[in-house]
Amino acid sequence: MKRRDPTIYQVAEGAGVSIATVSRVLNAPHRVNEDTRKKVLKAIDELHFVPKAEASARARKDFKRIGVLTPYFTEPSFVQRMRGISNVMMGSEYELIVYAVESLAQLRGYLDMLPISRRIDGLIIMSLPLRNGDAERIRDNHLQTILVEYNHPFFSSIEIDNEYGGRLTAEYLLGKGYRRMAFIGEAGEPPYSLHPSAFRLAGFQQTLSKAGVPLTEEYIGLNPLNIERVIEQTNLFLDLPEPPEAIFACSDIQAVGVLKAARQRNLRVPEDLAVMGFDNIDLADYMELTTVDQSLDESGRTSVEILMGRLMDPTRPIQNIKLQLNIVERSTV
Amino acid sequence: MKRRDPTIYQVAEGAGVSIATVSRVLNAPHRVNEDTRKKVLKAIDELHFVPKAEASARARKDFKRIGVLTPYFTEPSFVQRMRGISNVMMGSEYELIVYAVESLAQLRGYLDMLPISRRIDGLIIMSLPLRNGDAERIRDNHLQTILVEYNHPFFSSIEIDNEYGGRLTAEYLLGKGYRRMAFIGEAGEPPYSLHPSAFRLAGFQQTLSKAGVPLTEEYIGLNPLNIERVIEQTNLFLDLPEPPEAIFACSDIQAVGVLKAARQRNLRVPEDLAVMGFDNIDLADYMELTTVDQSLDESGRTSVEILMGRLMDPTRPIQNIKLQLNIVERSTV
DNA sequence: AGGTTTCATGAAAGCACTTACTTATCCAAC
DNA sequence: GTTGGATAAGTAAGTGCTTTCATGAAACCT
Repeated sequence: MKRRDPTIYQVAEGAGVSIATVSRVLNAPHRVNEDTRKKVLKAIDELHFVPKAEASARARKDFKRIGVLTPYFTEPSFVQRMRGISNVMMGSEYELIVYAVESLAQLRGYLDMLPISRRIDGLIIMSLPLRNGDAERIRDNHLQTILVEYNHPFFSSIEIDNEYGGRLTAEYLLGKGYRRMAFIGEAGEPPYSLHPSAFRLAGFQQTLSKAGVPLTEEYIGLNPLNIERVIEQTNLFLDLPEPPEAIFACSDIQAVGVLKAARQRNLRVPEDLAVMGFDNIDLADYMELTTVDQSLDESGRTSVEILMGRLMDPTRPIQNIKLQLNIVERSTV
Repeated sequence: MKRRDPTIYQVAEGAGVSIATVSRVLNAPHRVNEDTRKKVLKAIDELHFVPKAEASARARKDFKRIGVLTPYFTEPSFVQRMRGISNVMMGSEYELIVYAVESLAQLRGYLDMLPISRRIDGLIIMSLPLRNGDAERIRDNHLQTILVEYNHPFFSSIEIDNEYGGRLTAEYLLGKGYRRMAFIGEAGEPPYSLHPSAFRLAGFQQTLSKAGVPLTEEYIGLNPLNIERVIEQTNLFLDLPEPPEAIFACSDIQAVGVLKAARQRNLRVPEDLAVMGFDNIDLADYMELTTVDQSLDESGRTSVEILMGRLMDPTRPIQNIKLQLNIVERSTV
């Protein structure tokens, strides 16, 4: 004597609409008129309707889900890319799933599982290295993927030219008349993530060399990303017999450390010490930091757009985008 | 997109029978001739066929997914709560789905559909108002939910006492000897989100009154959350015949605006103008901002922990947690 | 006013199976 | 040699949903 569960047909009848509309209320509410939605909801509540998961799983050909695989999920620069991603995704009917990676094992785990377990339609991989095996598995399982700050022939990618960023900074600082400079970058980084520091340094150092003001060992400080260490490092620089007139920090966060150290020593910025950052996160604006803008929001936004494009039409060509880098002049140089 | 999995049709073709026979082999083997059954079984093995319904039936028990419904997804204070959430979730086998709400319609849409469409096991609702109908629907559909910065008798919640935060600040500032103070809060806020500004102001104003230093109209500035507006507002205060000695901004971000304005006017902080923030986001540390800490990371962390607890054992009692508030002394007061 | 977009909606075509209902096959019994 | 009754296998009609497409209405242009 099983009274059958209500189906969307009953709901549709109760609300005086078609089943398509009921389905839309459940899956894409923004596509249905507010009044209609209310009527449908009322009918649903009255009938205690519960969609049968199995039936929807069957009828559904995609999951309307995009995953973002990212390290340092909550670091400002990543958050800003996320903002770009989120902005475009919330306008669509895709759900955003965050896979935050905090260890190499976790990264491996995700890269193994995601393509196979088929819970998402598309994947955005941020600043994370991909091995050939991973790339093949992803491709073979037809998981649409885009790489941010990395590239691989199988996938679209969106990157910046870090070395050029270093060159740009060197030229800018040189142009401002600085000659004694120092660089603060990253080292001892966790093995699961990519680090642009070395490239930025290379470009910076090279350009400086060419200009006849070589950047020697003692003016290069590579530390784990940690404010305290940056402060120590800055102090080390400033205690040198010939302290630098300008410091290029390879990220805005590190530049903040430099600024903090300068403040502690009562140095005027930029008169006594010029400071350049890299990234142009919101913070840079608050702190009046002169920095290299790498369009983080834009990079996030574009990555989803490309991904969604391929989701709609898988024949679209693979794109490899290089984002532009611009110096934002504020008041620390 | 799961074009990959073999279907019953492929199996039928492989075994040279009709799909009905394959179906019977799976569901009623005794009704199928032994030889036919063997052939079908062989084809099934060769294709690694797994009836899809079974897979989803398994998946139907739970989805291993937790959703976070949040406004201002990328605002620092929300990011920091997210960090707490993400930290504990990534150690579990749950996926984190972000539902960023940017309009009232969107909020309504999510609130209507999430409990019904059964795509997640648990939901964390951040700083978002819940109407009775919503609460009922969520409860009736057995979607485990926890509220952050809001409360409702049906659910667990985790909050801070904003009014107390205002009192605390007033007492602190009073204790430091300040008498002429101003308040910068939020107004014109989007209707879909909650705003603690008014409560912080109430506590602040009340305590000040009691101490005999009433906070009058012209020392209260309520603006949309926007750095430029905060700068303007600060200038308005400072141009008053009796400018404030201390400004309490109801969020760290706004405090940064005050700091910026002070810098533009070449005021020394805290000598010429003291500044207090609220939240204690990472930024506060970078900027040496004295502020009220509301344990954002902790709040995120705890919320998932409680939620997951209930997911494992739904009989666990509802908890209503009040987080402590502490003043973090840095160098702007 | 005329034309173009956008929007909300319903009809209908799937989806991956299950389940009648039907037909084909075989063998024993009249 | 026909027939009845199993048995086996195929056909096609559901199943409860999602999604594409076409359409009419409302909103936006000139």
